Order: sequence, then C-alpha cells, then structure tokens
Amino acid sequence: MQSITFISVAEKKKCQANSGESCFEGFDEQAGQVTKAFPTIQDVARVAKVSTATVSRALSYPERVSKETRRVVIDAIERTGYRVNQTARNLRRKQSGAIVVLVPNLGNPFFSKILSGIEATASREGLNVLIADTRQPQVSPRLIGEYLHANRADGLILLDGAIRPDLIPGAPDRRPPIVYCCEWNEDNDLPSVRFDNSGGAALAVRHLHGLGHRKIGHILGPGDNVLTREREQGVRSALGALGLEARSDWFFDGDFSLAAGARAAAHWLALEDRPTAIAAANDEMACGFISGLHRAGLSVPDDVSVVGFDDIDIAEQFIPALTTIRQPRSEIGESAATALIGRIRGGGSETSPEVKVLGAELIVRSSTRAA
Amino acid sequence: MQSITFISVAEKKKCQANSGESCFEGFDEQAGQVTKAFPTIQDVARVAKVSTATVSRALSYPERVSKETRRVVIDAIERTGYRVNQTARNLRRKQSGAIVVLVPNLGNPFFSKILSGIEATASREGLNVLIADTRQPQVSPRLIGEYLHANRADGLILLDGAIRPDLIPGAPDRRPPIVYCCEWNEDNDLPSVRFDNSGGAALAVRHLHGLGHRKIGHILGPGDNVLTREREQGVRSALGALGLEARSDWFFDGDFSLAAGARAAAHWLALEDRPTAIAAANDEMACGFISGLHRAGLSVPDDVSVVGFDDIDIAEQFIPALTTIRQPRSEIGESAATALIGRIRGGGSETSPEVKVLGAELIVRSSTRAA
DNA sequence: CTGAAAGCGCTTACAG
DNA sequence: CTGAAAGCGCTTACAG
Repeated sequence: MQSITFISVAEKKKCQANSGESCFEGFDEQAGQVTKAFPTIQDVARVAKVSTATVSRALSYPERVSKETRRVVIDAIERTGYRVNQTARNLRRKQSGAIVVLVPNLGNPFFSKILSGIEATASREGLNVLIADTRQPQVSPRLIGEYLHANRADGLILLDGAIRPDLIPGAPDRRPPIVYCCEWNEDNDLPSVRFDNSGGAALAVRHLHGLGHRKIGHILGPGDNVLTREREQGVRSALGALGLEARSDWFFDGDFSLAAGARAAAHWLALEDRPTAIAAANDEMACGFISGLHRAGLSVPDDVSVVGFDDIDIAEQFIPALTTIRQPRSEIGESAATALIGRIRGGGSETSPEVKVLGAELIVRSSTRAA
Repeated sequence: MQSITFISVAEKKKCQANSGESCFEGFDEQAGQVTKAFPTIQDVARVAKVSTATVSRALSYPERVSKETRRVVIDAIERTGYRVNQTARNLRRKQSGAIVVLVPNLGNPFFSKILSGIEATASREGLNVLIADTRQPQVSPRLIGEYLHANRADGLILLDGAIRPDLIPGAPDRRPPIVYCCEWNEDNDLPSVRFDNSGGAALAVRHLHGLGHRKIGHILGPGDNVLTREREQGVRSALGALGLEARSDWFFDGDFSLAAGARAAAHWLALEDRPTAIAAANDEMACGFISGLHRAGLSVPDDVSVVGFDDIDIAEQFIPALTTIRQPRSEIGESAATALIGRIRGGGSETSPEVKVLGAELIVRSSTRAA
C-alpha cells in the first residue's frame, strides 16, 4: 500500500501554472502504475514507450498497428487509467459526438418514451443526447444556431414541427443532418419519421362503424398542428368511404389537453342531435371527454363510445379502459435516431428514405361498444 | 446581390487537405462582409484589425478592453457571423459546458417535468443538458466514468439513487460536482434535493384520519428504494402518533406500477378485515388499485378511500379524481440544477445546503370521503 | 508499421 | 489596454 511519488520540476511548474488544480503525477512502484487524475495520451505513450500517434492509432484504427504494439498500448491504457478526452478529439475531428433533440414541451410525458428510444439508440452508437425545450425563450433561433454552428451537435432531431431550420441564416450546406420525428413541417422537405396519423384515425372510424355507429364525431387537436390536420383528414376520408356524414357541429375544437376534452363534452351535451361515437385526436382529450360526461352523470361507453389516439400509459387503467390507436413511441425514437445517425455517418440521404411512416394499431378496450 | 469571391492559394491548399468539406472564404464587397460557413476568431480578428486575444477578451471580459475596441470587435463579429466554437473553448478552459442527468427510466413520464425544470434552469445559465438512461447496459460504470473523466460534463444530476458515484474508481477530488435529485443514496453523503416523503405520507394519513378512517392501509413501493422506505416510515409514524394500528396485512407490497396497485386490490378483496382507507406510495398504484376494485364491481370512494402520491397529470382527470400528495416536480428540477450550478461555479458547498427538502402538499379530490 | 510535426479554435498568463 | 506566444489533448497526412 506504500507508494512513492516523484514529481519532476517540469511537472511542478505546470502544476503551479494550472493553479487551483490538484495536478501531479505519481508512480506507484508496487503496482507499477502511473496514477494521475486525468492521464493524457502523452502519459500512455510514455508508459508504452511509443509515440502519441501510435496510441491514437491503436485506439481509432487498431488494424493499423502491429499486434505487439496494440498489446503494449492497451496495457499502458489500463495501467494509467486513461480515457480519451472527447473535447480534444472532437475539436480535432471537427465533430461533437452528440446529437440534440429539440422538444416542444419537455414536461409532456408523451415525449418520454420517444426520448427513451432516441437515447437508447444514440447511446448504443456512442453518441450523447442533448435536449432542449423549444418553449424556452432563449432557444428560439439563438440556441439552434448555436447547436448548428458552434460544433455542439453532429445532428438534430426535431420533435417540434414548428421549428423551421430552413429559415436559419447561414450556409445550409454546412448544416449537420436534421430529421423530424412525429411532427414535421410542410414548408420544407427535410427527412422525417412519422406515424400513420390519417391511417390511424381511419382505423378508429372503421372500428366504430363496425360496432354499428353511424353518427361519428371528432375532437380536433390544436389548429396549427400537422397531426391535427392529418388525423382530421383521416377521419373525414374514412367517413366518406363509409358513406357517413361529416357534420361540422360534430367536429369539436380542441388542443390535445384534458381540459379541451371536457369542453368537448360540454358541447356534446348541448347538442340536439348527438353523435353516438367520438374519435378523439388524442388520449388526453378522450379522457377529458369521458370525465366531463361522468361529471354530468353520463357514462362511457353506455351513452357514447369513445376512441382515443396515442395509447398513453394511463389509457389502459382509465375507467373505462380506453380503446385507442397505439403508436410505437419508443420505436419512432429509435427510428429517428437511426435515420439521423445514418446520415451523420453516411453523409448522403441514401441511408434511409426521406419519409418513413410507422403504422398505427387499434387497441380495443372498454370505452367503445355496439351502438 | 453580386458577390466576388477571392480564394487565396493557402486557403485552397487547406481546403483540399480537409477533403469533403466545402471550405472557402469569400468577401462580399457590396455588404462588406466576410461570408464563411464557420468563421473563426481569426477571421474576426482580421476584420477588426486586432489580435485574437483581444477578440477573446472582448467576448469573455468586455470590461478589460477599451470601449472603442469593443465596438470594433462586436461589429466584426456581426459582419462575419462569428459564433464561438464551444469545443475549442472547452478544451482550453477544461470545462464541458454541459451537465448530465442520469435518469433511471427515461420512459417514465414522472421524470418529464423534472427534466423540464432542470433544462429550463441549465439553459438559462448557458449550460447544455445531456441525458442518459441508467438502464442502458452500456451506461453503468462505463458511461459514468466517461462523463466524469472525459471532460464530458461539468456536473452530474442523479435521479437514480442506486447510482453510487463514490464507488467509481478514480480520484474523487477531481470529480465534478454531483447532486442527487428526488432519490438519494444512504451510503454516501453527496448533496441532494428531495421531497418531504415521510411528511407527505403523514399528510395523507392525517387526511384519512380526519375523515374518520381508523383502519388505514398502505401500498408500498419497490423494496430497494429510499422513497419506499421514507413513505412507509411516514405512514407508520403518523399512524403511531394518531394511536392507530399499523397492521402488517394492511401493508401491501408494490413496485410503483399500475399492475401492483391492481394486485393490492386483489389482496384487499381477499381480506377478512379490510382497511377502509388506503394510502398508496404513488399515484400509479392508487389508480391501479381503483381499477382493480372497479373490475370487481366495487367503487372508490364508496367502498374504500384512496390517497395517491405525486399528483401526476392524470390524477386530476381520473375517475374518481384522485386525492393525492403533490410534489413540485418542475421546482425540484430547477432546485437541483441551481444547486449543481452553484457548486460548479462556486466550487465550494457553501452555495446551498447539503440536503434540501421540498415540502409536499395535500390535494383533496374525489377518491376520499368520510368513513 | 511507426514517429515527428502541424494544427483543430480557442484562452490566458506574461510582458509591454 | 493590447499582442505574441504557448498550450489545452488529440488526430492525421506525411515521410520514412
């Protein structure tokens, strides 16, 4: 357990320069190890008695050094406890080793599984995940430009369709790869991974039709959202294909919130001629609608059938358990990360299609029943 | 709109070396601007006709340069579109400009508001937020060591009490600041920000007692969790203080999941002598318990009163709306980030107390009623 | 297969 | 108040 520490004059001088840092190099004779808080590639080279170039090569291109050298270097790395300094590597390689995810609202649990999928894929590929909430005032163009230009990110995943990187000033050719996930923006043709929103909405309508419902309403999402438009369009076209009426007073305004669902319930209650079934543009509004009816003494599915959209965690345990359209949230995160990483590594767009659509699935539970 | 581009031989040579990069410098005569994809501090210095040191100072210590110089430099920065390269700055300053948040399960929506609070505070302070899911196999000690040693992070927020940085090999004195958030680990005394778990649990019990309940049960969280222990202890001591019995068959095992709540409901149903009220260690289990009873044809609060813990989003819209203990999730995230940043900047621990406890609040809704 | 050397873009004592 | 120069830790053509 005894150890003798040698500090050379040169080392000492360095240490004093870096004031405030406990900087020293020790040589533990018994274990034969160099013990240093943050050994550098220089330390490894010294211990291995090779050049730093060789250590670097052994690390990045093991096949380019001899077997023997590789062994010696690996040994030295272990003895010193060396870890590559990513900042230095990144500066040299002009990369950042990170991708950034721009989320419209980090507080919204809908994004947690997507983030989880992104993170799992990125971390498997050795990339870090930076997150930023686009609602933060300082994010708007400042941070995005920062990320894009300040070598902060090798790529960008946008969960917010309202963000338009094509409008950011600066050379678009030098811009790192960008992939939209879930949402997208119709004003540009950046690659995107999305759910089949209109197909999912059609699934909901056909399910209700199959149960005998002929009067079907819809609660819309926020007006400025692509998902809102796609889901509404899916409902309308399915209705049309089935020869059913799309009555405008059966299309309730909403904004994806629980409260909007409750408001829709109030409107539904006020109707003369009520739809017998509702396809909501998301689960929160479906739950809000059900709660609203419950407070008014009515019950789902006895008085009206309700289908949600998203299959959020609570859908299954809600009372009644919610029939809904499941979207593979973790998978879309993985898929977006994979597409982005392909572009970062491959450079071209040939690694994956420009738009990838993930299928949605109907989950039948207890909030729908025969008319 | 016309622009003439000069490319010097030296520039050209550089460009060819950096193959694959569209590297050139142009001088737009009309606007009098240097247009370059990523202008460096050198370009700014050239345009401003000062040294790079002066540009750097004007940026980091504006008070150390003359007013006139400052003006010239700012002007040059604007004309070139310069943005600091964080990677280079970080290498030089031996910092990373980022904090990392280690989350036990990114897919769990409980963490989204906390993350949101952390991100808001960090981004206000100009720090990036890196996230990693500790369930990822490659995270365990590898990535943590990476973050700590590879200059990846200036500080660490641990949302997972199972992570024990004190066990990571390497010099603890060179370790960047670490703050636990929500959870903590009793085997070390790292600073932490936490909710008043036992106080919150006691609040729930006293509320039930106030409604006349004398037979009160508890659904526990997972066995190896500090929060589980704290909340159970809060229930037990409140029960004791009120002179009520803590019957072991009224303490149901759980794991914070909806399914565990449903299982507790089955156990409750099988009981000879049933508690008339249940304090669950979290909202998911409370909801699962209510669902379980609902399926068995019983109803809350008619047959049993239930209090949750956490006040997750759905609590308010659940049927019945859940009485619960609210914890300021966004606030705890802000608080943890503030504590961490204080330590990063201040160096010492004097910036904030070692343990900060945030009060919990009782939210009375419809899942509890008089016995 | 290996090493010497230049350089990524910035910051910061040091000297004036 | 300002500039010349060293250096953060790494990588990579280049030459051997």
